Amino acid sequence: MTRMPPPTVLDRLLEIGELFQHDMATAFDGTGLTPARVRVLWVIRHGGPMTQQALATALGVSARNVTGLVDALEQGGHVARSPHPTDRRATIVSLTGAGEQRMTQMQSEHADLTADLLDAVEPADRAALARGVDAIAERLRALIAADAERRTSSAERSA
Amino acid sequence: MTRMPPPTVLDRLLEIGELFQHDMATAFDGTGLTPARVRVLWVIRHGGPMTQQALATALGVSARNVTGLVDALEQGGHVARSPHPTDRRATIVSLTGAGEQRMTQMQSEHADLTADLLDAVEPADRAALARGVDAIAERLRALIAADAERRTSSAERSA
DNA sequence: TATTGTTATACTCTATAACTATA
DNA sequence: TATAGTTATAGAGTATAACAATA
Repeated sequence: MTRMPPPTVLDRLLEIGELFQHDMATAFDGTGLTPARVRVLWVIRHGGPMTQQALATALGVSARNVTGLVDALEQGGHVARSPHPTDRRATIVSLTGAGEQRMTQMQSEHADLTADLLDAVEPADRAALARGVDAIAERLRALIAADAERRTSSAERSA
Repeated sequence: MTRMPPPTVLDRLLEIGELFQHDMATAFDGTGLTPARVRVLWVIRHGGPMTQQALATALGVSARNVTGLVDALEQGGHVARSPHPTDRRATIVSLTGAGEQRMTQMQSEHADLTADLLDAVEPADRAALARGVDAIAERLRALIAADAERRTSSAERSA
């Protein structure tokens, strides 16, 4: 049994990530929405109507996965499928009126939460906090990209 | 299609949470480990050998879920089940030698990552960053607790 | 020949409910 | 009567592989 060390900044960041997830997962009860489905809605909200292939790339998941997510969102009335104007293989997914409305509401709730949480930080600490999380996010992105690169080239060597 | 607003501190925290998850999920290829299983290992590592019931409480998941996770970890040789000395209903789950070894390695990798990421932050910003994330984590915990409270009492009213 | 989306199949995480053995 | 763990069942998210229609 190992002694629990005092939490570091990183431990706190991990905890915050888990708390956010928990908050997300419990917030959608009865709406037919789930974290994965809401991610789809955010991508369309920000990127506009797009093919399922584009959704798969933007979300970093398989095409098969997108089929299932869009099926559920379509059945729930949040998105609609329409034929691509020129490519008859492709399907365009767009938000319905109800979907747009829901996203507007979620965006406003997100803004409220942002304001509430930032309000808990000492005003004098806010600028440094913003710089700090930016730096950490950037470094983490770089580490993951390097890791993916390493993984890819080692896969190529073995092929 | 909505204009993408500049990322706030909260957006960055969400992004960091997702990056950590991604990092976790890809780090276990070929080990038979998954994020959920590793969470079990961390709880035992910090809390010592315990019953599955205690694990379920510590993890915040159902007893059924623990059965499955422990099954997989046992099969992978990371943990062992043993009878409770006095309560013949209960099972004690403890780390095997291999499990301990794996956790020591993961703990060291976690420490390296912590040092690496913190190193990316300007030294003058570090104290404010630590205070800021502490404050945000505390506020978020309070919000979620209040939400759970509200949910519970409304469930009681309808019962 | 390559790409888009679907069907087929499988694995992980999660939950509730029913059941067994014990307390 | 209550608790610990399991079996039964189900739903969500994810993946790969095979396939049809189209480019």
